[in-house]
Amino acid sequence: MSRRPRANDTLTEAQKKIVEAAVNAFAEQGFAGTATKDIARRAGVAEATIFKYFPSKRELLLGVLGPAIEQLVGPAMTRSMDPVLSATYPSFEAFLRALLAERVAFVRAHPRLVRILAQELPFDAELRMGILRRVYAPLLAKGLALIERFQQEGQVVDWPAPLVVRCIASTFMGYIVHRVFIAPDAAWDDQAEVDRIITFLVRGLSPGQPA
Amino acid sequence: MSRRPRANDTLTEAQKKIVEAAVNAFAEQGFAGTATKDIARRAGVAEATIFKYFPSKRELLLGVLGPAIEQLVGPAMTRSMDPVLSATYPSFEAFLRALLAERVAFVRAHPRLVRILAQELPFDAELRMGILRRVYAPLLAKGLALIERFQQEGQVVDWPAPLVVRCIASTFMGYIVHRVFIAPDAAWDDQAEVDRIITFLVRGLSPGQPA
Amino acid sequence: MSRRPRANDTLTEAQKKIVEAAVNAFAEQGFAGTATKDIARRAGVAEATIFKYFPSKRELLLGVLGPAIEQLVGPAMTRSMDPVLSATYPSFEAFLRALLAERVAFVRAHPRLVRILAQELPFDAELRMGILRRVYAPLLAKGLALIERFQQEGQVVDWPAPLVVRCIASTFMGYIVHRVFIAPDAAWDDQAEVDRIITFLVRGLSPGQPA
Amino acid sequence: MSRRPRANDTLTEAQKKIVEAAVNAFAEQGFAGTATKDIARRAGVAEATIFKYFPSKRELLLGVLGPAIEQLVGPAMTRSMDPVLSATYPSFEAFLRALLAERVAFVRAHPRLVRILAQELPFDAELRMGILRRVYAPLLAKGLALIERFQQEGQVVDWPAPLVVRCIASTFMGYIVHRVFIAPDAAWDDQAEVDRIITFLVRGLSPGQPA
DNA sequence: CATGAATGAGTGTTCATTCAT
DNA sequence: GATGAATGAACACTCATTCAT
Repeated sequence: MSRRPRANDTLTEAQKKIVEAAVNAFAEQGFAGTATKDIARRAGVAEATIFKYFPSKRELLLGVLGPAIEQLVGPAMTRSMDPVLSATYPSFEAFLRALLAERVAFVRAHPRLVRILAQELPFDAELRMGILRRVYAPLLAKGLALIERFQQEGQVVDWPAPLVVRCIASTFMGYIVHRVFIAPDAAWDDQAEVDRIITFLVRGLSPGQPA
Repeated sequence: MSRRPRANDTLTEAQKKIVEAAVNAFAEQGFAGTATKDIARRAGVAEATIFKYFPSKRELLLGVLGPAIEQLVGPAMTRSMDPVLSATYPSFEAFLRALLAERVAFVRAHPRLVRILAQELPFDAELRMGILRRVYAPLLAKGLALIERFQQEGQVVDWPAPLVVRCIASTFMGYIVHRVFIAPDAAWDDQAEVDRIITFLVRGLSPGQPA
Repeated sequence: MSRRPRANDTLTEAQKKIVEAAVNAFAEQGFAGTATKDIARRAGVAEATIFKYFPSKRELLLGVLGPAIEQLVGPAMTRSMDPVLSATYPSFEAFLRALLAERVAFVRAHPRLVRILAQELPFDAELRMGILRRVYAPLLAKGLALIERFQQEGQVVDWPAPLVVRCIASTFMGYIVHRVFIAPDAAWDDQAEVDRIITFLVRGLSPGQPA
Repeated sequence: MSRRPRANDTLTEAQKKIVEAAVNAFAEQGFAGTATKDIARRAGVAEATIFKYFPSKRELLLGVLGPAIEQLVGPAMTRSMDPVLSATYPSFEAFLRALLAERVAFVRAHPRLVRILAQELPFDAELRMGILRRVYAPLLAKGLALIERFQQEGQVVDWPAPLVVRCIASTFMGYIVHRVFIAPDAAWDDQAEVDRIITFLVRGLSPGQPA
């Protein structure tokens, strides 16, 4: 009766509260800086309850990030990229616009998970490997393929594809980090901002005169 | 022979080893993830010796970062920027080139300190405020002024200066992070890489046709 | 069988053992001279268990003395004194006799707590203030009122009441300290001893010829 | 030239400052509650300097109290008592008066040493034994002999001499402790106070009617 | 004579984790 | 299913003490 492997229905009420509390605590204080006691307090459960569901603090971190990586990040990316890849985008600009919109949406949907991921990545080799294998590598591969297609079509300057990807990624990350984490409360004219960023990328990466 | 009471010669041998060990440990494991005992072991001194010189673990962090921020980062930036600001750079491109070279040099000189700073900034409000006031704000001000000058000269597109600064900063950081932290061992053709990044920025931020 | 949620039954077994061990350790070695590890060893629990119930060593001291001061000392004194005050004692002598009996009984019931109190009072301003406000002041007030009544009745010499109180207190304390702490194992003829102490006080404080 | 073994002339300047600092620190915080670092700071010397003169913290305590016990307490008492004993005091009252004056004078001359002694006695068996053998026992012996003489002369009630001594000691200590330690700043009419305390003792210990 | 530098052994306290109920 | 009780190991930090200079 308790075995209904529906997606997030197997989660107890307590389990959900624990995950929610852990996300907040890890995002605010970092993994090492967060005590399980604090998570328990935030979740309103006993400390022991945490260990009922997550065999260790580390497993709690992975259990918190895992779904966000595999179910949300991974598939989400695939889902969002696949059509991107298969669909023949009318132009490089349209592709950039779609990609940025999708990335912004993802970070806005899970800002604390993204924050935790970014904060713990430097300290956690396993996490790093996981992300590398399950997110970074496939994403990069698809990105490279796309860029090369646009290059063949003469829409993008003929630089090494990884460099082009890095230019795009840097610009997008700079915008997103500022928009979501650094100055989320500022008055942003998102439409104008996005327009210009896209323009910046399109111009910067246009074939133009031979570099 | 033991009487050379000069500036940074007042530091005990042990003191230097402690700072060095702390830098490594904090860079690798983060502040919260590093035990003072571990620092002591790395430095080859007793744990108590650490507290002879640094009243607390936190003071050790600040004592490690402080000089790097105030003496190296802050002034260094001022020093490196002031000529940039006053000197009439022949072109926007020359300015970008000089700035990138200087930023890369700084990060290469203190990669672990930069790493620690980036890692602890999200968790340490005081550190954040310090950086904001002593590094970020003045640097941003100078950057904005510069950009506006280039805009008046018609070398840079007439977008909000903060946006332009962010485009530059994002691109530079993307390059530096990759070059120094993510793939330092890869075979880089730095000259070509830098040339293209500068080109990317110049083109992307050129006045061009009205956006 | 494990559900007897009565007053002092809420205390865990370990909690009781900790308090008992702390009382012994503090009485023998003083507060500053006692390590929490020693208390843990005496109580047969882990050191961490102490801090489950008492957030700090100091709170353990207060938690140990508190009940002895508020529930036992304070009220006990009030209880024992109120009837004394209201009841018309047949004589000053009868009053002294009752008071001494009551004081001796109290110290005998809690010799180690009294000892700890006396030992830590000089070092602990907060404790001192607490005792002053909750024990010393009210007790002194009642004592003074009583003495004044006996003076009006012509049973006690017409000296400043505080002086009279001090003579009584000094004599009682001298007896009790010797009897309970210094030479508890000596062969005492308590009855004779008490008789003479009371006689000493009655004679010494009798109106007599004008002083 | 530095070897003039005159009494307290052998003491270095630093040595004196250390002793003075230790007396203050021990009196205020107790022996266990005082760090040698604190003593060094108060004395204005390096911590190591303390250990040049006193092989251990404990020896410092003894070195501080020793002179006060042997040179001041012990001999002083003997000196002050011998005449008392040999001289035929005109009366019991005159004896009490002389004794109290001498005791008050001593405590006023060395209040912090007396305080330290009282505070550490419960924790320090060796100290206790020393005091017992060198101060308490001889003093008690003399006191008993004196009391017995006064009893034979019919000036003092025929109770066990130890009891009589305790009555005197308790009363004196009660007065001194209040006068010197508890309320030293209060406005005291010392003459009247002393007169009454003496009267209290003389009356209380007078042979009177058979007890 | 005096000290700055250094430390091993502890200090009170917190940690993630276990387990009987 | 959830917890209160308990803990060994680790934590940052302090202690009295040593020693070369």
